[in-house]
Amino acid sequence: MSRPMLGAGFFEGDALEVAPKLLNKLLVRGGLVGRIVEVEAYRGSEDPASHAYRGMTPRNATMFGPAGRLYVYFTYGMHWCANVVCRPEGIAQAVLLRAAAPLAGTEAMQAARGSALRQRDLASGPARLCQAFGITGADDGADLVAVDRGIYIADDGVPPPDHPGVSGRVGIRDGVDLPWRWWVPGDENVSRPPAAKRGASRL
DNA sequence: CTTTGGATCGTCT
DNA sequence: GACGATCCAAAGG
Repeated sequence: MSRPMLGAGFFEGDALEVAPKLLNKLLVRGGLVGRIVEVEAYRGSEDPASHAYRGMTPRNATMFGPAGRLYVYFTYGMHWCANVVCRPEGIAQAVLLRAAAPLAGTEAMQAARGSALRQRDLASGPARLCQAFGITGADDGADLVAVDRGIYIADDGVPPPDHPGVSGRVGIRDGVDLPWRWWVPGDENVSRPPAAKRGASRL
């Protein structure tokens, strides 16, 4: 099976366009491989929920850099989260990687995640995904095209869903109504399944 | 299954 | 000094 690595062109574009394109792509680091099944778009100066809404700071500087870099930030005093930067230098937009389906290296992911876990909990959340792939602040600014820190994104031929799930973003205060979260319908690794509707527990 | 509260610290005001 | 782009364990139905 071939797994072409994605080039710089793939990552350049509005976050609203790049985010859903990343669904079903592969996140790769060494022997660790996961299929991206949930993402959110953050649109810098045009997005009150974005870390970059009020301009550049030391923390969010990577978001203002070139597309195809990884913006990694620390939050809640204990968690790392990873984003793919998707606009040219000077414009701060990025796509938060919220969940992945483990495909390879699952034993190492389990070890990295600690306590006994079901397969579907290994990377079902932005901080869990980083833990599973060993992504930390040391990886902030990593170049996904030059693969300077062993991390890249590949395409194994599985296209994004024709009709991805869409909702408001998770865990934010402002901009909650903007439908900028996408996921692969029916995938068990999605961090927060769509609000459980009465009598609609299955997909 | 759902809800609740605690952990824990870098960042920005 | 307040508050997170979160997670987990524990407790309740």
